[in-house]
Amino acid sequence: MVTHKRAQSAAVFRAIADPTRREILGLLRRGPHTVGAIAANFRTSRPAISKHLRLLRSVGLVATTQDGTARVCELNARPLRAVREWLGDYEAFWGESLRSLKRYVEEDGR
Amino acid sequence: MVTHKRAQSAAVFRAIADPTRREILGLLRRGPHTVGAIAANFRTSRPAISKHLRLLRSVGLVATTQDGTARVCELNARPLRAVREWLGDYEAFWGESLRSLKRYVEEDGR
DNA sequence: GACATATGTAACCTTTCGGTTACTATATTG
DNA sequence: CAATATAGTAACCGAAAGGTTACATATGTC
Repeated sequence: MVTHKRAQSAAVFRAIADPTRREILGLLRRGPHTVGAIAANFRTSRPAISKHLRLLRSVGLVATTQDGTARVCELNARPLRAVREWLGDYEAFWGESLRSLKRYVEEDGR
Repeated sequence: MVTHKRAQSAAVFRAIADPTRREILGLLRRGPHTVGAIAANFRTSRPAISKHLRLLRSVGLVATTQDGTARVCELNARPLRAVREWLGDYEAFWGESLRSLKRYVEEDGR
């Protein structure tokens, strides 16, 4: 089970490594989209997007519900917590901590 | 410049996608290591580790200093802030949020 | 200068990744 | 039931990733 969880976590890191998939997640943050609606935002073919979605579903980052002939995709960010936890171990190492985070968020953050 | 920064950020996502590289970073969290000392922790050959280190250096996650014939590697977690920032946009979607952290920082100051 | 140590580099191989086109499957609608 | 719309699947392809072995390149030491 622990092993499974670790494997799952590793898969999430791989999933977010691809820029197209990160863009898809960004889209879904704005609300549910059908597969076609997602694909419309990219120059790549719809089957390619379909593949990305399959991978995102496999790691639990995207959930889908059937709606007529369409398939509606929804974001599920929960698996990203694994990344968040991993990052937590490094926060102490990017130097200045909370105070600088504030500055960072204010300057650069959005 | 903005483009460069985004490209750099994308490279960081790729860099941490590989489990071996994440392990290397984990090792370096415990202090500086020579290349050989790092490689000793893996079953893969030293040249393979050398390649991983080159990539990690290229994205700024590892800094090296020469010490005699040895090369000492040190962790520089700063580039991970890009990942942290990216994650921030999603924390609202799993409940506990960066927003609450940000609020904490802003209220409390220090 | 010869030699040992530590590491980078080159050439090569296999697997995976991301993409394409062509086809299939399912559901709605006339 | 025929026709249409939506999306998944299969087969294939080129490029990139990660690994190996063999060799090159400093650096310190005798």
